[in-house]
Amino acid sequence: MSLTAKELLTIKGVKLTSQRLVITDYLMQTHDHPTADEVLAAVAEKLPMALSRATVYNTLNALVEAGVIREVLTEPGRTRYDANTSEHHHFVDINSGKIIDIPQEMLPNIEKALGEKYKVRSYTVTFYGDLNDESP
Amino acid sequence: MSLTAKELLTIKGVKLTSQRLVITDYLMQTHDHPTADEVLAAVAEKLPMALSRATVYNTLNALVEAGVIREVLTEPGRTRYDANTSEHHHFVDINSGKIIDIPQEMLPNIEKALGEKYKVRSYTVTFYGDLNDESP
DNA sequence: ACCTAGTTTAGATTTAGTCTAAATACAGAC
DNA sequence: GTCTGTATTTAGACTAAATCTAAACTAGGT
Repeated sequence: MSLTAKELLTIKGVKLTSQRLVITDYLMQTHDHPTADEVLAAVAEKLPMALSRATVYNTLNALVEAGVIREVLTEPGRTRYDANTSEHHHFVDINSGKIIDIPQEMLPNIEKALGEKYKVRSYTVTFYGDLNDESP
Repeated sequence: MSLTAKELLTIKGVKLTSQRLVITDYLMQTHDHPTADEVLAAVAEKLPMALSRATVYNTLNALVEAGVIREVLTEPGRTRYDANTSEHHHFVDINSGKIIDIPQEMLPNIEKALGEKYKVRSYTVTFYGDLNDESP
């Protein structure tokens, strides 16, 4: 029983607009980790009116701010976005560039490793390697 | 018995130039994780001739390519550089932005966690939190 | 000293992202 | 339902990070 984009934005206190709904909906559907430009390209055609690049950036920043989506930093110079906000990490296939979500539960608990001096609020693990894609 | 910049570049097969030497030397000295612009600002005055921004980028890319330094991605839109190439991770103090190296040994071995499907070549953990700086 | 491939340079260019100020649309009050 | 104030959207200008270009230079082998 997953939430709709509309429900999610309402819960998170983000004012509804058709642009925000369609961007949020797109990010919730895809398992890619698109850049702002990829969001713009994917979403523009789904709206009756023109969609400005500035709106895409405004919206993505607002959604990050509200905790609806997360930024993903895996490569220099481009920010990617992920609607999966559960604590999880990323695996980057160094051959294809494909980015795959790795759930928290797959890792040992490393949060506590740093102890006293470093009060860890959050952490992100990015793996780089070869995806052995012989599985459905 | 740490290597000099000259020795390190020679070992790694990077052709010596005064620009490369001074940039490498600077990165080896500092424990900051400077951006390209910070490298330029810090290093320009140490050279008798003008130092071009393009050279800083060329050099940093060449050094990453040769394994002399590493890129560090902790925040959107800017690439930082680290002359510590031993396997290690980063702690970002969310108050000051200060970035601290966390040695591999401080973490449980998470490399093997992903098993068969994901052949992990490397991984990086970025922690975000509060640095409790009551220690020398 | 010479040669040449690799490097550096200034400046133009590209790309990611932000800013501006005017037009527009949401949502609460009536 | 319509009014109204505030937040959002827009196109395009702008900024910042990084790359490209093509000419000048230099390291280092002969």
